[in-house]
Amino acid sequence: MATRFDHQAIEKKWQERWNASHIYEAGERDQLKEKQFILTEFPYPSGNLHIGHWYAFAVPDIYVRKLRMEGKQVLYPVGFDSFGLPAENAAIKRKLDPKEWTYDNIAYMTKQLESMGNAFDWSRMVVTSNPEYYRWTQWIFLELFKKDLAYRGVGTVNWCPSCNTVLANEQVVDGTCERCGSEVELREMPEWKLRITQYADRLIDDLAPLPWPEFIKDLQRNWIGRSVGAEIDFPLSTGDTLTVFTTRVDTLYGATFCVLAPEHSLVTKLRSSILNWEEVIRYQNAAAKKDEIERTAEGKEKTGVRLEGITAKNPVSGEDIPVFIADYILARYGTGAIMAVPAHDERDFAFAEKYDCSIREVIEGEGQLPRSTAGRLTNSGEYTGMDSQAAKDVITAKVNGRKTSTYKLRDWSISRQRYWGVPIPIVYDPDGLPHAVPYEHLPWHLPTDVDVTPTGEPPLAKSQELKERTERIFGKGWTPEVETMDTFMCSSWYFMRYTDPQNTERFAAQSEQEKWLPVDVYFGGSEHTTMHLLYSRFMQKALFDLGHATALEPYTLRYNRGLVLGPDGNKMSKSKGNVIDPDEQVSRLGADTVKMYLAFMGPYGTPTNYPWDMGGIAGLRRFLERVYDLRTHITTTPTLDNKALLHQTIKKVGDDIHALKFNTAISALMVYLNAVEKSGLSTDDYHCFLRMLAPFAPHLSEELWEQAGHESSVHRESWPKFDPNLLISSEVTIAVQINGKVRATITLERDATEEMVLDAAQQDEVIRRRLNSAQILKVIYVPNRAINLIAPGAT
RNA sequence: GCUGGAGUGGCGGAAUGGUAUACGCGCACGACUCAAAAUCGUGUCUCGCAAGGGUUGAGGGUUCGAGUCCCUCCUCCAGCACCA
Repeated sequence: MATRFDHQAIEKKWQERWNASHIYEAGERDQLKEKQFILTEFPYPSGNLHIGHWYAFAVPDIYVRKLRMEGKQVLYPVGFDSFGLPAENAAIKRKLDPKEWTYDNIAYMTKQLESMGNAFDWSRMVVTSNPEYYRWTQWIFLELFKKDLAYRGVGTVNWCPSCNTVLANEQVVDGTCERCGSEVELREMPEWKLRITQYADRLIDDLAPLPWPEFIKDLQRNWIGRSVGAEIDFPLSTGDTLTVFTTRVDTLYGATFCVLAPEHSLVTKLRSSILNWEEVIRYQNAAAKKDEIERTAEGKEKTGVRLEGITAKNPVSGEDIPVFIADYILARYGTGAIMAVPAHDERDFAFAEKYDCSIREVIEGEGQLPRSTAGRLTNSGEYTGMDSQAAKDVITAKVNGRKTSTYKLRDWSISRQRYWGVPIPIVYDPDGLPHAVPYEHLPWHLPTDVDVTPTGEPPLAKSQELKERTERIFGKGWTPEVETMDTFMCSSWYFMRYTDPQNTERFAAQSEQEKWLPVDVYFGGSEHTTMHLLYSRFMQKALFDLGHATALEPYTLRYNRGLVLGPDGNKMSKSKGNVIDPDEQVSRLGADTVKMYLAFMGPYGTPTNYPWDMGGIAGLRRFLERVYDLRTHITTTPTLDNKALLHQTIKKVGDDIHALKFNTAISALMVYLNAVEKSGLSTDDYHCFLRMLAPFAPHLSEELWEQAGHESSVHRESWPKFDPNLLISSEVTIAVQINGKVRATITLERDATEEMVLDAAQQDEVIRRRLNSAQILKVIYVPNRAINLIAPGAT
């Protein structure tokens, strides 16, 4: 490829100058300017920047730079989410120090990030594994602990035998470990949890007013999975009470049996009354052996065991009904027990057929049972004829039910039996009770005398130093917590730290939070929609409630981007050999070209995946080559009046950047270039073009700006303004339709009257021939666009 | 199954209800060259010699006019999935 300019020299020159002049630092908040906090999820220091990082950071930089040119005070920070498993795995595999591995990677990736030439504020860099940072992660944990929002729970956890660690539900994918793919086992373990479920309602309800794309809100709502219903008590023949959760109280008359999860606590309690105890215990044991994935596999035949000798009383009909245990009922959801309404629930129907239970239709409707629609009640005693919706409330009240909601969301387990993470700042007294490490001992340092090779024992348990530190400070018999935190904990508040990254007294001063938060636009990957995004929203709310944060929601706007696929249309992977190395592309074609190509692939801010196209990127380089030569087309006498085109371009490029449609913004620049290469352009118009180009090609535009004789940076220029009066060309092309079909176009002065347009249309040869003396019954004129002649009989 | 979203050239993709296929890639031909690359120019939805006709997953509808709005269906993508 011919090179009319040396991109490597230009990039080096300007990156150095920008660094030296701190041009992109946000600085102290200037209240006279509008602020914009633009955030992109910070990277994990894996060792190498991939093309996805370029897509994530370089493309939003266009948006950032335009905001700067509009005079806004922009904060566009960057950092590293640097605790986590890969460092530890590298340590195990290659006998490296996880810390060294991590910090080497950070140093290298920082250089790579610099090669983008983004308008990053490097002075606010945040690194989560730095003690100055994790000290505050610990502080936040302790605040939550003191308010009982963090607690030591015992529960069934997902255990990855290969990583030797507990996984959150969110980290289990199809029954396998998200990171290593091993099959996950269930284990009973004590673990630290955060009470995110306490915030479930607010996490759903506060989404409503946010201007986020609806689909992202829906993903969050689905994940939280709120079901609104009621708890209903069924008296048992033994005198005990069985509480079930249902969303369909209106079908209570149709509840012909009850089902409990096999591990439901009532089962053991009822032991002496259950006549077939042997059979029940056998079923329980079989269920316990299967993990949840197996139990909940779709299409699996439903099995269960009737609790002989026990009946429940339907609280509204008074009918005595049988009670079963069955593994299609999940202990963790609702109350772990249901009232079965086989006529109106598929699962209950299948179970009833198999175990010969009665099926009573209680909602009118067409078609075969089971039917789950709402409607008019039938076979429902005094409620027969009532509408479902109204019946819910009335029947709930009648049987002393409690209206309540239940959620799919579980409390957030943050315990990890791993080394490379934030030590949980808890110590246990000789009786085994947990206590907060006092604030003066923060950061509660991660010990360094640890062999990270997995033995099944948490690595921190092997640290002599940690043990001694604990006894020295707290006394003999005291022991340290040996778990570390889920790294999502580190990333749940990092955006707050960017507002005040050097603060040694607070995680971020309230005054700084107030100045910058909430984040105005948050760009990120779809994979973080339900985990990180939910966790950080929870954290924002919890810290607000504790009086430490000033905003109720962390992000005003959120956009999910897609993936850059390999040239073959598949996800890039080493094994497929379809990985595009950004460094190679940058050295060959330049940072501006790579950035513009990525921006040109398609609209940003929708999670669409785009394949990499070698030819496509060459096209962007060609465009920049022609831009480099554009000054040879400068003339004092442009042959064509292209003011209108210039102003249209300014408007379109600006609007499109704002809408994250960088692809069409670039195409508008191309259209302009194509036109002025032919017609020539004035010096002023050339400068205007360079200013429009600046966000897209920061290096080349800066170089050309300097060559054009300017002493100050193009990135200190303002975004060009368009003149609405110059937007419209003096001539317009109007489509002439006959009976709705376009038959000809005519070119006229703009804002011609309907009469003038009609007159011109009728003079058009094609139109005259087609009308062929047919009578025009009606004329619809859309000013400056189209005229439609309704003339039955015309061709 | 449920919840979202999307179907437009050979490809990525454009189109406030008003000239469908902008822009780029690819391809073809031409210029330059001993030649090639690069570059520049011209062409490039489809049927038709032409005049003209057809075309936005399929079918219907609303409208003077539909890629765009409504209904039915098909396909693909994403998330959730025995969640009571």
